[in-house]
Amino acid sequence: MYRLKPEIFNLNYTLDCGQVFRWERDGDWWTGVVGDQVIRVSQDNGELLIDSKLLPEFFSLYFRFDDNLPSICKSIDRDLLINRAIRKYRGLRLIRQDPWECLISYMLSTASSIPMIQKRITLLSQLFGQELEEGYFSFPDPETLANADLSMLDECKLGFRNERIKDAAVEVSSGDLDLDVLFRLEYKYARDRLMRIRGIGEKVADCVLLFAYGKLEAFPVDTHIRQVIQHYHIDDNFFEDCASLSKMGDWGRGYFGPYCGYAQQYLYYQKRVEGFAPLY
DNA sequence: AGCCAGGCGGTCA
DNA sequence: TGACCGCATGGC
Repeated sequence: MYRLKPEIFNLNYTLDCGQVFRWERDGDWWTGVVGDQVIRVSQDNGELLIDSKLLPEFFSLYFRFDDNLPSICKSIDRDLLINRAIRKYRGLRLIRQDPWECLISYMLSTASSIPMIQKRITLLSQLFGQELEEGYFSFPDPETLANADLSMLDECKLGFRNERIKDAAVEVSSGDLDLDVLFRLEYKYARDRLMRIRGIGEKVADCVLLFAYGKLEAFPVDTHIRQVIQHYHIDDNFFEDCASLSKMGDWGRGYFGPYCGYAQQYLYYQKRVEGFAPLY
């Protein structure tokens, strides 16, 4: 157990905002599985209390303390709506997730609520992962899922995503898809590559690129973001630029700029917590 | 019962 | 392209 004092950081917002599915809150403490580690973290007066054998350097990477948050928030601060979000949820940071786990997690997210996504990931880990400590399981390897029986995958309530998860696992474990290569690809090429996988469209690809690969110019357009854009129609050229979901993504990139991924996450969290609160 | 949830792929015009 | 539909599953 040790302490860490990050610059501008809010643990609750960061873990609760819906970007990551492997953390659960119990009072002041969060417990999460990251890789093969069960980690417990809480925050008191800005200071992190960390119960883990992992070093501070790990958490600096994981919680992206290297992101200059004031600078980023200043650059995306384009209107009243985002301005309210970045002030109210100050300290929310994106997370550097594991690409493989993030890829499967967001393939499981389609047309599902967050609790349902968490349930599927928990079941997958319980059935195919390693038990790290009482009740906590690692996320299964690509090889394990590639060799899994569809009937066993079925027990994880994957529904129509079943075969696609297995196919993706086969692609990764066979080396056909090299997840490390995507780090070095420019955003749009990495995105095109991900979208060649069955079950990955623009939205899921953007989530993986944003939450695992640190492509901050990704702007995932899900049902909440779509509703926010339609409700507030914050841009003058709204009707021309945002006719379809695909165009909403392009619009977000152009409107908020190279850090639009952060803008997306602030807007998403604000919408989930507050709904369509009026702007004054 | 019907609609929605961090969608996607196929089809048809 | 754009609109519609089916796809499991569970909560409301």
